Amino acid sequence: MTVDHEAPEPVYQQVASILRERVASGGLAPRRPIPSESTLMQEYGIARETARKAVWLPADEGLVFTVQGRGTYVTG
Amino acid sequence: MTVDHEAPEPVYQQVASILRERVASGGLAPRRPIPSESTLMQEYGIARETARKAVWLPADEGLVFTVQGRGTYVTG
DNA sequence: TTTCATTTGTCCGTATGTATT
DNA sequence: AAATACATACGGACAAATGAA
Repeated sequence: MTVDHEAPEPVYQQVASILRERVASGGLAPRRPIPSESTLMQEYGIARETARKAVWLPADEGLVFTVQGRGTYVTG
Repeated sequence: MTVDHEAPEPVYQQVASILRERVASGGLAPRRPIPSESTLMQEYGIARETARKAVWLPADEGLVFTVQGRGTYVTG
């Protein structure tokens, strides 16, 4: 899964969808960390702000939760 | 307190006034942080640019002060 | 205990595009 | 034309929390 910077859908929404799928498919398992912001930046070639926004959406949905200094985890 | 996008007064001035009141009322206490830019954006449904302008005004008045990397605080 | 790397939190400056007034 | 405002996106810096060395 990659990102299309030319697509009408914002990049952070595209990445958010990818994260949702990675959780749904079990690629990212409950109680396990999702990729860090730095990793997301590298994996998808995006800025940190974009990576953070991409995580906010699944977080608002209760799919993941964030702990400062540790990371973001899939809700168990 | 909410924002009226139809009002003649610019939104950033409205939010600035709200912040002044939250300080005056003690809702935002001395030496305590005010909401972050992101939080203001969410709380009032405004853009970052607008949130930052809204903070400038109370800052210029000496009501709050900003520390990069930490946040903006009510003057003690 | 101190130090260090990692990660998230926040702020700063800038830029492009759109829309409204 | 200019100011206001939104949305998106980039890059950088400093701060705070965590955990490991």
